[in-house]
Amino acid sequence: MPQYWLMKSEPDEYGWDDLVAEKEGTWDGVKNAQASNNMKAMKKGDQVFFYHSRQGLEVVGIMEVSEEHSPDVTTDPDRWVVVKVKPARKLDKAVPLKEMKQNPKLKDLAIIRQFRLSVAPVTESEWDAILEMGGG
DNA sequence: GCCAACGTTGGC
DNA sequence: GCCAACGTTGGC
Repeated sequence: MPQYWLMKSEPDEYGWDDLVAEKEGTWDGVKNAQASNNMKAMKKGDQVFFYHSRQGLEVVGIMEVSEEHSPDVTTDPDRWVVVKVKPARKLDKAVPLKEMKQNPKLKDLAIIRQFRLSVAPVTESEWDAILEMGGG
């Protein structure tokens, strides 16, 4: 049973298209204890929504954890970790934050309750609801 | 060990 | 570009 997650990135910095171009991306630079703990809990094969923050404000695609956590040499390797991810597929239709906020099934979604959390768990029912909004 | 100041994130 | 939310830092 894979677990579900959501990770945010500013498309200016690193967007969905950048991940697709790279084929496998290293999710680095996360300097937040809660986000870091979530990354440590990720297992290979877990499914992750890619959310565009600042510009876009929408879930654009799904990626898969391809390598579990290792020290983040771009920040402080004693403190923070990276995971590696591969793009799985793009959603037929990007799901905007505005619509997620309007969906009662998503009222407890971690990124709505705590908007600054950049790596957050998603429950199976939340995952299904977002997938449905994104065209299956 | 408290808490004010400061820095960063991200929605608007 | 602004600023609210919130995490971190550092003076006491």
